[in-house]
Amino acid sequence: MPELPEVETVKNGLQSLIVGKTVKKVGSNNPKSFPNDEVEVEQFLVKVKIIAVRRRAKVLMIDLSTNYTLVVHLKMTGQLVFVDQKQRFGAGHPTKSLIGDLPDKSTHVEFTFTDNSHLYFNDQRKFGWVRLIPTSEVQNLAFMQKVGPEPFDAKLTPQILQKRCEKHQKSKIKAVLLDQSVIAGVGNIYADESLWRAKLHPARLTETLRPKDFVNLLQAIRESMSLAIQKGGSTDRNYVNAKGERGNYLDFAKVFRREGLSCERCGHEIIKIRVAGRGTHICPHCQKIK
DNA sequence: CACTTGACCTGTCCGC
DNA sequence: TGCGGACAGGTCAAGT
Repeated sequence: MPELPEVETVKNGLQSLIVGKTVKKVGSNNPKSFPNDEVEVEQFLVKVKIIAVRRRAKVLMIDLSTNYTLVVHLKMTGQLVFVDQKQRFGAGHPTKSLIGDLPDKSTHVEFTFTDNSHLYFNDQRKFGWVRLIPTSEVQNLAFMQKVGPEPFDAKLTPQILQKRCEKHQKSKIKAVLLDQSVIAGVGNIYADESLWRAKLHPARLTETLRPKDFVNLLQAIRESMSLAIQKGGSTDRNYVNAKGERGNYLDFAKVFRREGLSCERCGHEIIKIRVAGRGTHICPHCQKIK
């Protein structure tokens, strides 16, 4: 669920909340969530200062003064939540509906800083992970090697997007957008939102798209994602930012989770279908297969 | 080789 | 009320 706008929002939050802090203690209850052994953690993470937080695609990178980096993938239900030592979630707190007192049963990694504040990695479904690796090796991770351009990279043009999509002529355009090697950071929410904005049916085969479609599509991806970043991302079920707060983009969504409501462009009813194995939201009038 | 489906997990919702 | 099954979706491995 966390896609580019959600991970970007977490990154921005962490930059102001944890950069400059020194790690005092690290605990984990699940080797799948945090596979590093105690020796590595003790040597390269404990008593170590956080110097930067970065994002590439849907991956977060927390750089440390030891030239090691904590690489984090939230996958579907992962959360990275910072809690000041005096702060309490729960009753009365605006985020109580999504987060209670931490740690809880979904907490798999707990970082304690020297000022007794905490960073919690929570993940209901345990698909996400945190890994400690040398900073110089981040770019060598298989995922980093094959991931495509960032949507907001000025060097990415509609022509380049078209060329990257052309490797998947027989695939449905939605499946291609979800392929991280084609373009970075698009997931189910912003694929649907972008295809609506570009007036393209998600099941259209890539080979049927024309140059103008890629102009519209790239613009649509950028518009939906920049609005989403502005609104703090989308909270469908689990997503929260680094302060434990939900995002508001879904109040502004055009089709995602809006089945049964009317399309704001033409008034026809938005429907939910299945494309490329994913729940998919479209306006059947604006988005035709042709 | 190109493309699709299943596995990884757990919580929630729906129908019986 | 309880229970089984479908569903949610990011990514990789396995299958067609």
